[in-house]
Amino acid sequence: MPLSTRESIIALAENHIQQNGYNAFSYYDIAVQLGIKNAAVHYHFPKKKDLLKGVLDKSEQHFQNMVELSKHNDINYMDKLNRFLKIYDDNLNRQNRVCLMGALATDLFTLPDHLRPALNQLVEAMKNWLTQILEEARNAGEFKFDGVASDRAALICSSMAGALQLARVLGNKEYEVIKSQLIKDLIK
Amino acid sequence: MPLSTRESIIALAENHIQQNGYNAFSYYDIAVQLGIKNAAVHYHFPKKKDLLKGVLDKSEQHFQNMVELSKHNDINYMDKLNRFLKIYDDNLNRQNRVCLMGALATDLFTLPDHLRPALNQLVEAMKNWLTQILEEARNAGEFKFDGVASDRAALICSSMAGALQLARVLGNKEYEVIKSQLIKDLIK
DNA sequence: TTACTTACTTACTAATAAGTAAGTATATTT
DNA sequence: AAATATACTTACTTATTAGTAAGTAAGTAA
Repeated sequence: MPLSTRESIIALAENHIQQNGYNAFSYYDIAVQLGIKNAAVHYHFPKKKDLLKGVLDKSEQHFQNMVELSKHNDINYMDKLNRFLKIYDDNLNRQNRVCLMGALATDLFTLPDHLRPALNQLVEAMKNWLTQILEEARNAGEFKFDGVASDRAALICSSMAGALQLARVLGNKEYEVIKSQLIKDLIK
Repeated sequence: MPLSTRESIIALAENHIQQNGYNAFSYYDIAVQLGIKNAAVHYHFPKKKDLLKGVLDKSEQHFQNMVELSKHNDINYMDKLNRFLKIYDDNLNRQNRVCLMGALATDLFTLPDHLRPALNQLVEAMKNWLTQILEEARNAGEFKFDGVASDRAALICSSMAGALQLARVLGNKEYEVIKSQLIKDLIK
């Protein structure tokens, strides 16, 4: 089914944020892409922060769903990990988008304070998803790593976020070598 | 000795970029901080891209010096590594700045094309510095890791960049757990 | 002492930004 | 059929931005 105007605005805003950051797109940019007027975007999201909240909420919902899905034991752990890593692969393939955390972290102090909990929850949800995969995979003897799973999850999240950024600057090969080292470190 | 106006402008611009990104500061912000007028900043750096070039050149010079310095064998390899990691520590301690690569990677596509080589060179210089340390430390038997040193350097660069960002969103503890895992992985 | 350079200030322009108030067409409810 | 809600458009305001042209005061060189 086609997206509603509201959903389209969120999708375009998310894309702009991950392409150029929160401060480098305007309501006009989105209006043009949808063939509507500036004020129509304000109708759906009165302030820019409302639009960001929309992006954040949609994204957190998505991660929460993935946490639920990853509780089922119908697929093996490497496939679950790859499902997580696919998010970064998709960003790389969509014209080298950086991840939402990476983009918004830089802009964080220019954002209204009350949006920080929303971003915090989003990143927690993402990290919890990966933590759960790592924990269970280690218990099942499929992955090996030292320390607590949430610390390893933090390392992988930050590495992948950085990998998308390094790929922009030095080329996509950097992304591949970083990703493959992270995987190797889990299965050796 | 005190900084010249030109040097002060570069220092402030660098700080703004690492605090909020390239698109979230204006010439006016810098002018106010220096107690001069808008146009005085334009006198030293006619276009904003000229100012960014100034920041990039200064930073690359700094990294090139570090590569030279790290060739001397007067200190041990863990100290050399810590000298590299200190850059990230300093950013964390200066009000949670992100690193220059991390900040500019997000803004990259909003920048004039001809500045990309300058950013590329900067990040190459930084990565080469770390690669050299890792290579020599492994040859000397002080560090242990699989694969080529430049790949491991890419992993560490991206992880540390991401760690500064994750620290902003989830808290500074994330930075410490990521950094300590990277070090542990080199000496075990 | 005259010419020239450096490092600015004053005073502007043009473009772009977020945001708003009021009006309109279409569909839905009462 | 009348009232109301939805999803916009038209037309605007205010603020901020990069950038410029012209002027000036202080130093340097010929």
